[in-house]
Amino acid sequence: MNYSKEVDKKWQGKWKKEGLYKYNPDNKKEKFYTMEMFSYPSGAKLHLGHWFNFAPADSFARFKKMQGYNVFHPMGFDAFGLPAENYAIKTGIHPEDSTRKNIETMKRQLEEMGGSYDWDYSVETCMPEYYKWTQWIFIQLYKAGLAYKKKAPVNWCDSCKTVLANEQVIDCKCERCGTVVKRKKLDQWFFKITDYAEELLEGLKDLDWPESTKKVQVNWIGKSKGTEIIFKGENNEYQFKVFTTRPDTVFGVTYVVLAPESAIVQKITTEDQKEVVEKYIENTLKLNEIDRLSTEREKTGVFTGSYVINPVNGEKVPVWIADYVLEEYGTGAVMAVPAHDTRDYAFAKKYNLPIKEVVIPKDDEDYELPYTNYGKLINSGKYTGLTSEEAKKMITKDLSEKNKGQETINYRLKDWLVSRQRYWGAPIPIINCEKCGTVPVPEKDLPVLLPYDVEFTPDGESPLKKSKEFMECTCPNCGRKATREADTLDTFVCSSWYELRYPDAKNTEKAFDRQTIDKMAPVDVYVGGKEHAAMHLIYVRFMTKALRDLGYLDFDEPFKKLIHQGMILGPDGNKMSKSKGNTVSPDEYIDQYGADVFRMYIMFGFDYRKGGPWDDKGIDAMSKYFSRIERLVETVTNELKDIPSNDEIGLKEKELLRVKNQTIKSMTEDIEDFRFNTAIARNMELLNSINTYIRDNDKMNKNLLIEVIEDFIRLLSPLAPHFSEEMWEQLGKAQSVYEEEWPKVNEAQLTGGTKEIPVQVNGKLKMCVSVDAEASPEKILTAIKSDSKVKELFNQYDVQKEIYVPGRIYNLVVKN
RNA sequence: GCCGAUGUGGCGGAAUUGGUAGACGCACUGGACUCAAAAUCCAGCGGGAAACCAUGUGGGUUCGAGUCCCACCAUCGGUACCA
Repeated sequence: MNYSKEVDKKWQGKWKKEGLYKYNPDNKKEKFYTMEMFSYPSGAKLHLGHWFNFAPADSFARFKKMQGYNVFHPMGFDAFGLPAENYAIKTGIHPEDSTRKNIETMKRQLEEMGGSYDWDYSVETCMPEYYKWTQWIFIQLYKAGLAYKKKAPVNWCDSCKTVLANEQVIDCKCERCGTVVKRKKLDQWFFKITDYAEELLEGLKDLDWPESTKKVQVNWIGKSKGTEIIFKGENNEYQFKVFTTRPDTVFGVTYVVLAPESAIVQKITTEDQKEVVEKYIENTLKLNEIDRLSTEREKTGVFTGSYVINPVNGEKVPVWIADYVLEEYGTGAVMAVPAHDTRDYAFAKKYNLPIKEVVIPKDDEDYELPYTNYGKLINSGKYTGLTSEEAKKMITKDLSEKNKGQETINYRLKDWLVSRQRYWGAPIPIINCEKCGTVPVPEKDLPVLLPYDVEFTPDGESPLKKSKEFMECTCPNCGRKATREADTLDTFVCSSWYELRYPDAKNTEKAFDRQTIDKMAPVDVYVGGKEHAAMHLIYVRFMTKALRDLGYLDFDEPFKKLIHQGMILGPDGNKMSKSKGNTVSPDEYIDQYGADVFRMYIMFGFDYRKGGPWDDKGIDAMSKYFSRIERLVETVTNELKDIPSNDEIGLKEKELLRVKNQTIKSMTEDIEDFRFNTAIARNMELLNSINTYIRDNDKMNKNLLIEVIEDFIRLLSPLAPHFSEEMWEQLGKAQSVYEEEWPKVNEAQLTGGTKEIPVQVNGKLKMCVSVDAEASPEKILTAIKSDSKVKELFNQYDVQKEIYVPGRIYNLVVKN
C-alpha cells in the first residue's frame, strides 16, 4: 500500500498553503453552521474519544460543503476548570502553562487528523479576550436582576479547609485526606434560570433533538402542578407552607415534615427536643442528595416538639424533621398522609404515627394501604363523596379564598449556582464596597484579569483572596477602598455562549455583533456527548433566551439539531481511565496506518450514536480496502490506458449505473444522519461492483467506468480526505476533490432488473417470487398469483385470507 | 433511589421504521495462483439431517414482532462543584 502518514502531511501542507478551509462570510451560498462540543484540554493529547467525536463530525462538515453550503465549522477549547487546578496542586505546574501547552498539542493533532477548521474563528475560554466577554455577560445578567447572591451549601473538608467538588467526595469522605465531608453554607452567586423554566420546557417541542435528551430535560425541569397550603402554629406564633400535588388527601394529614436545614426548625424546636434535633441536623449535613432521596434507604426523622394546625379541619398535628425532605425543593416542607403515600406510610409505621384514610377506590374494589391512586373521598368533611379530581380543585379553591393556600406550579429546576471558590476560572466581575454593597465592575474596566502569581494550594480561602493586588481596589461608585469578589465563574458559564462568539471571534468591541449572529444562528447541527443532556445543554439554552430578552440577539434556541455520539470504551468494556489501565491511544495507529485509515475504521466499526468497546482487529482490513482502491486507480490509469472504450450501454453497464446511483442515494442519506458505518458499507459495495464490472468484461465502456470511479472517489472524499485527494490527483485532476460537487442521483438509472417478493404462509416464509422491479403493485400481485408454486400452496392449505402488502410481501392465512 | 439509554451469529454491526433477520466487514473453512509463504482472486460461513429453532428473560397484541405493550434481568450515562 502506498497511502501513509506521509500522504497526510503532503495534503495538510497543501491545504494550509492554499487556505482551503478558510471561511468566507461574504460567500453567497447558503450558510451551514455545524460544530462539536469543544474539548477540555486536560490531557496532553487527543484521545480516542476526541477522535470518535471530531473525525466523523468533520466528515459531515466536508459533506455539507460538497453539497454546496457555505459551511462554518469552528473549533475551540473549554480551557478553565478543576482538573488543571488539581494537576497544578499536585505537580506545581501552573494551570495556565499546562493548559496553553495542551492546547497547542491538541491543535496540532486536530490538524493531523485532517480537521477542516478555520483557526481564525476559534475560542479559548481562558484567554482574557474571551473571558472579558463572559464577565460582560455576567454584568448584563446582574443588571437585569438575573444574577443574585444567596447562601447555599457546599461540600466542605475541615482538614483540607477547602470546598470539594462532588467528584472529590468518595463515600461522604474527602478523596485527599479521608475526612468526613460536611455541608457548609457560603455566600454564592446564582443565575435565575428558574425564571425561564416554562420557556425552556416549551421550547423543547420544536427542536430536532433526540427524544431521550428532550425527556431528560423535561424531567430535569420537573414541572408539577400542585397546591401550597399554610400550616400555622397552635397560637399563630409561626407558620410555613407545604407543597403538595395531592390536596385531596389533606384531611388525612397526621403530621408534617420539615427539611432539617430549614431555618424555621431552630425557631420551633422545643427545649426538651433540642438535643436530638441538633444531633439529627448534624448527621443530615453529612449526607449527599442522592442518598437522602433514595427510596431504598430506611427513612429516619425526629420530632421537633411542636405542633401545627391543619387548616382544613383544625386538627393539631406534630412537626417532624426528616432528611428525605430537601430545603431546595418546593417549600422545604411536606404534609404527611401515611394512608396514601408510600414513603409517609413507612415513616408512620416506624414511628407509630396515626394513619387516617381519606381516599378509597371509586368502584369499591379491594385495596391495601397505602392506597396511592386517585379515588373518592371519605372522612373529609364537606368534601366527602367527591372524586380526587373534583376535591383537588375544590379544596384548593376554598383554601385560597380563605388565604390559607393557593394553586402553584413547582419546578424541580434550581437556580444555577455559578460561584466557585477556585483559582482557574473567570473572576466574577463584582466589587464589594462597605458603603455601596455589591457593585459591578464598569464595562470599560473589563476584563478583570486573573492574576498569574497566586497561591492556589487549598488552605481555607478562595485562592484569589490571597492576592492583595487582585483584591484591593476602589469602589467605582463612591471611590472608597473596596475589595473584589474572590470567587470565579463555573466553567459552564464559559461554555454557555461560545457558539455566539465563534462567528465573531476577534471582535474587540463587543461579545458578538448582533447582525452577524442573527445571520449565522442557530447552529444547524451540534454534535457532542449525551452526558451533557441536562446541564450544559440547558444552560446554553437559558443563556440564549436571556441574551435575547436583553436585546443582544433575535432567536430563541442555540442549536436546531443535536446529535450525540456514543462512547468508545476500553477493550475490557469499561470506561477508559488511567486508573483502570485500559486506555488506548490513537497515536500509534496514525503512525502505522495514516489518519484516514483510522478515521474510516472508527466510522465503519461502530455505530456513531452508540460507540462500544475498542477493538482493533478490523483495522488491517480497512488498510486493505485502501489498497484495493489504489489498485483500481492504478489499473484504470495504467493498464487500461491504451484500451479503446466501447461506448455502448448494455446490461452490465446498466447494472453498474444502478449500483452507483443507489450508492449515491444511500450514502447521501446515511451521512446526513450520521450513519457512517452504513455509508462506508455502501461505498464498499460500489467498489465491489466496479471490480466485478472490470473482471467480467473484455469489452468495457471505459468512459463510463472512469465516470463511475470519479464519483466513487467523490463519495469517499469527506470520509477519507487525504487519501481521496491523493487518488483524485492520480486520476489526473488538478483541483482539490474537496472543491468538487457531491454526486447527484439520476432517478432514471436507479431502478431496473427484478426483485424478490417473499411469499408467506401464516407469516412464515415459504418461497420467493421473482418479479419485474418496475411493475405496478397490481401487476406484481398477478404475477405472484400465477406462479405455479404459489398455486400449489392453495391446493396444499385451506386458505382463509390473503394479505398483500403492495410490492412488499404476500401472506396466506391458513387453517391448520 | 430517581431520570435517560442499550442488549441481534465466534466478533463489529445491518434490517426500507410492523413485512425475506444477519447487509457490509472481521475471523474462520475450502479452492486457485506459488517451489513455498505472504499478498491477491474465487467459493462457503447462525444452529439443525430435516421438520423447524433463533434478536437478554418471561408473557401479550397481530395474518406477521428485533421493531408495539406488560413484567423482569444485565450493562452504560446523568443526578446540579468533572467537563
